[in-house]
Amino acid sequence: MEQNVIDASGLLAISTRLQRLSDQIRKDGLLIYKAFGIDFQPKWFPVLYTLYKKSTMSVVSLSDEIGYAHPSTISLLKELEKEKLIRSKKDKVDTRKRLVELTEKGNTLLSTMEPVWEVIIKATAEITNTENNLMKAINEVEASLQEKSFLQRAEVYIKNESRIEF
Amino acid sequence: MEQNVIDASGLLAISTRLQRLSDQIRKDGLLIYKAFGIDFQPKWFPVLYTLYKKSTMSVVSLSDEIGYAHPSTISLLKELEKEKLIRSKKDKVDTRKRLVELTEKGNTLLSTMEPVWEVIIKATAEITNTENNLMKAINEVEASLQEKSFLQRAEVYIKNESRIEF
DNA sequence: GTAATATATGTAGTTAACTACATATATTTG
DNA sequence: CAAATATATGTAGTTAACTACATATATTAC
Repeated sequence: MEQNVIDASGLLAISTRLQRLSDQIRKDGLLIYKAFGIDFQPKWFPVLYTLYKKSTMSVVSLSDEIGYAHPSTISLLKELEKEKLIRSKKDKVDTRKRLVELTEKGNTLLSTMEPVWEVIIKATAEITNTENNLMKAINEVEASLQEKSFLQRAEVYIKNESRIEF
Repeated sequence: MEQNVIDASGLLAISTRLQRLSDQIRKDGLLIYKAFGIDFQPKWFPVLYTLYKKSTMSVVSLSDEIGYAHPSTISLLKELEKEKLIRSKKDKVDTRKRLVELTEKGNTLLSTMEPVWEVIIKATAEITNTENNLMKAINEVEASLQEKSFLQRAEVYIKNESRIEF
């Protein structure tokens, strides 16, 4: 019979567990890039990959695309600009907007990275293709949170406890 | 037929995804404690819960138990000491050791929290009990990383690429 | 029983995301 | 078309973990 009981304290500490796993994977990712002699930080991936696929974007649309708060994107872009991997220009139609794109150097880097990605994808798939697939689980959880938030779900049970006034 | 294809860029950005989900859950957790009028931060959970279950521990054994680097534990303990939820005393046998335990206030808080935990556990279970159970997935991934690290797995593929010298 | 090593704790500084606030420009509304 | 509102970007400061280093005490080995 399948083991179906999850330690309750695990559920309570789920955000801690997620963060630890995230840190660990990020560190390993960095080591893999180093092994290939590529000067690249895993945290750059979402921004650079999006620009690689979509060529030119404003700061906010880029943030939305990768799911970051815009100040996080701005600070990444600052770093990437220093590395001369991206550049920006004003949007002539809407002058509030700053349009960001890869430089030649950025494009070159990204294309030399494709074989490394393949390795990372394979290794990640190997690690996550267990009975409960982590990547799918994340997608499913994000979907269920979108449908009804954690707090809203909790409120149903809080009402049933009926010892608290709202 | 089951959908089995995961976007490759998802795998590449997995640590980012994990971190974002962790942040989101932590914030929601804080809101739930607030809804119960309990002054409690989710990040305190691993330390306090462990002390609740095991009563007295040294800083390092506590860190090992919860899987944190010891400086992280020390800074949490500092906070908890300020909140008067824990106290510490010297180990008389091994004077290097600082033994940490819950105060009366800490014990009281933790026992008033049990019904809140039930709510959180139920809500978390609801969110994570999808086709691919997140908690189980985390456990499985941590187990597979323990067995063979990400980098070691990647090295196999790197050797096959055979364009890089080691 | 001293020297070398290991363990326990602590401090300082880093990281990679965040929120809150500020400002400039665009768009909408009366 | 001016005022009110919305959107885009930017800055400052926070958070919750980390690593690297320092120091004190204990244990092991000669």
